[in-house]
Amino acid sequence: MTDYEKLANLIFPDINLTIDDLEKRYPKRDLKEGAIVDRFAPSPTGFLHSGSLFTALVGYKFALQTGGVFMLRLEDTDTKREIEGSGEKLLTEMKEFGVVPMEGYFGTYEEGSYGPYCQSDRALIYNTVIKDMIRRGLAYPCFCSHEDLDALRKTQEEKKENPGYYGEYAKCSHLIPSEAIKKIENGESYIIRFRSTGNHLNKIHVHDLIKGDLDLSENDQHIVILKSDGLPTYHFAHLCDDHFMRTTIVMRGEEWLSSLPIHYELFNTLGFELPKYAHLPVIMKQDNGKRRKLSKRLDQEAAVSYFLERGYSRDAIVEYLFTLANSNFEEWRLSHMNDNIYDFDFSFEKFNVDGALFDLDKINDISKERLSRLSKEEFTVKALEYANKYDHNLKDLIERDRDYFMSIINIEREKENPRKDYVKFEDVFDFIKFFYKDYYDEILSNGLEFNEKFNKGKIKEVLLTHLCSLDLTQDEQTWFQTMKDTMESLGFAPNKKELRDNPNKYIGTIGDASEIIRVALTGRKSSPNLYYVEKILTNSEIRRRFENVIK
RNA sequence: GGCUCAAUGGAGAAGCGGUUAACUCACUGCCCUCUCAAGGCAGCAUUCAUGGGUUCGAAUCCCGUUUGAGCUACCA
Repeated sequence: MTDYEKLANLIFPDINLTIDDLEKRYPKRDLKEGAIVDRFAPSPTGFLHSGSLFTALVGYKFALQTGGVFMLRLEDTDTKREIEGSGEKLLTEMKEFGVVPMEGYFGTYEEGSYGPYCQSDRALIYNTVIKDMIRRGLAYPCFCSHEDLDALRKTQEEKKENPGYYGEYAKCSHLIPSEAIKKIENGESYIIRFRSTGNHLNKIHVHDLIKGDLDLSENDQHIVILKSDGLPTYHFAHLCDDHFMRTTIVMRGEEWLSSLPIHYELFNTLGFELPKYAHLPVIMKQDNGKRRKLSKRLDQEAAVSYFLERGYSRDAIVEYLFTLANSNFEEWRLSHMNDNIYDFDFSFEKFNVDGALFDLDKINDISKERLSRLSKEEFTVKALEYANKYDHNLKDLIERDRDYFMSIINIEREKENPRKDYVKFEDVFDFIKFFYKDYYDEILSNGLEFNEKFNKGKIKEVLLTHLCSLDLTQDEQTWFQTMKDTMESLGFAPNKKELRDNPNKYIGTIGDASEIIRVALTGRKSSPNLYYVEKILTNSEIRRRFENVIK
């Protein structure tokens, strides 16, 4: 037995597996040509970030359209930052947006034969690989303390050299196995580092599916692969997991680009086939004229829950993310307005290389559009679903009388270009509450704002005249004609042109008369089409409201 | 500081050596209209961060500058 083997056995006495065993246990996937296997690998440190949803969505879509596999792997190796229960929260939020993994971690259970899918459960795999690496001299225990490392950094900074644990500075890499064994037997604490043979003066050539061809400096850092808590670091977990889970394309945020040389060397020294990489642009935010990464701490909209709580159309959020992913999507969308957006195929070529600013205006527009294209039944189901969780006032209105609610939100909905009154379900309650007696009475008690041009007598006259001539069995055309006729007798011109031509004959236009009726009925200067409002309110309620206003 | 990537209107962008520099959102004006929403029309980059070069010809290719972003942990 060599000294390296002794060292490996001392550190991992219970590991009997070999890399070969793992290769057999996790065989290559039998998928059709071009099928993409990718993964979403969040760490359970909080809620789902809008940028993470983007990454997950892109991975999901690619797997879907190529007949591949999209899996969820939980990167729970940072025990300090872990937030209890956030893994499941992440998953439910993804589901809200229709992003459902085909394999992996599902909160209370796992699915798939490449697991476990929580990194904290994969110690056997990591340890097996590391034991083999130590045996072959590719990894070694490092006994340096945090203080040693800080001191090292300081001297490197003074000498203006690259900071880090590498080359001559990698003190523990020079320890021969017998010395390391002695230290361990003395009870010194250690972590495991990777023995890099790279030189940062050399260049490696890599191809990124989105960024294109890149020349990067070779890695020379002896990175930590196993921390003192026994858990692997991201880099090492990435190596083992994506190799043994047979990931074909690693899709991740571009903040990972600079650690690609590490991964490149890791895969090469283990003789594992390097996966393809696609580094996605990061979503940015304008802040005081500067752009920066969308931040969970600073920006509310960075958390996906922002959109859920306000009742945005979830389809619209997905659709917006599609526009960020592929620049030609919007154009496609214009000619496929009523199709499923998943019919559109993503391509890596159409990805933008740099991060886009998060555009709430655009999201609002898309959400408004999506909500307007829902049938009244769909709208109501979704509104209630939202209201149940976030909006008790709205919930109450819907449950009082579902048909009444539907007739309100259906005003000018069933036509080619429907009204776009609501950006999000949060807007609905305020917009429609005047239809309900109790809320109307509340509005009335706060006072109505009529046009000051007209005195109380005139207002009363308009309301009474309108009420007398009102016949809601008429169609819209006739109804409006009746209104024009009756209002003309009170001095309101039937259109602006008439008023312009005969300024002395009229005191206003039909628009002014309508405003009086509108304010009396709704408490507002703008509302949907008065004809439909009146049809929904019915004669008796219109009479009641007018009488109260006149009082 | 070092390394890497990027730069087309307020935002997302098309553009791949010859275009009046598409399109979407936002914005502005007009029209339509009972208000709003919707819709229609028009406007919104004589110029693609900047300076140089290559070329008959450059937003497109090359170099420098500037600006921005990301990384530079026993975090992911």
